[in-house]
Amino acid sequence: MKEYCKFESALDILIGKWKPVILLQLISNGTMRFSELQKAIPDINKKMLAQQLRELEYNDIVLRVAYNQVPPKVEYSISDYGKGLSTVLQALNDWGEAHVEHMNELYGEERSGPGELDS
Amino acid sequence: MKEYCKFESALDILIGKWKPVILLQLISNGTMRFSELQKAIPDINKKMLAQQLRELEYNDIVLRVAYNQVPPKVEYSISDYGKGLSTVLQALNDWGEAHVEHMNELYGEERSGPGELDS
DNA sequence: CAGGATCCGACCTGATACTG
DNA sequence: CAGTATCAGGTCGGATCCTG
Repeated sequence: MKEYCKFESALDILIGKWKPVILLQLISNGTMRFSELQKAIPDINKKMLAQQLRELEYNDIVLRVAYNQVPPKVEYSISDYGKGLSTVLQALNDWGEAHVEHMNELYGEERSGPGELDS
Repeated sequence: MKEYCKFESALDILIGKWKPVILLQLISNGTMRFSELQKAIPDINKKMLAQQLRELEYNDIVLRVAYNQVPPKVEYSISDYGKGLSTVLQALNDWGEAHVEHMNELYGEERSGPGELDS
């Protein structure tokens, strides 16, 4: 196992188009139901939400508690272990904020990615 | 622009299969030539290396200096601005290291992703 | 030496429909 | 309500060949 695998492992937790957003929601609001997450993140669809939640659960970042009721109810929250991520998330967030400004200074308030810069 | 965009912007810099590795190399070794990076990261190919370097350059994380010589020579290094990332990278690395162990405790020394857990 | 261009396969994302 | 199944589209990674 090479050293930078650690790195990629760490990133694997965060990448996935929606994981940061989900984590943010869970960190801000504490425990949330599936439908609450859906409402909070309007652009996501069930499949993606369920999928990313499963991965986060597998990685022991979020806790999933299902109640066997007639109207099903499942609650998600950040696990104790997952809380250790908030430091990293915070660092990322702070840097990201500064970075957005930095990019604007460099390129004006345009797109944020290289996109097709090949004419 | 939603709040979590910052987040994604920050992550966009780091994601891409090879960016963390490249950054790590550049941080450890200072200035490096294209071919040195290739040697240091044997599994990457030219296209990927060039591509990821271009993106990092666009984001002002790495500096690219080309010398107009007969045998071309291009040197890459972390920009002053990019150095601000090392904090984040370090945090990520530390957490990632701990996480690998955590996963091993949970699942034994097996694969690190959920993969197909649907039987 | 340092890339650019092209093409292809794998994976990721998403819309829709169906289930307990 | 909380998902799963299926299918379609797009993006990403990589091999190979070509250029200055």
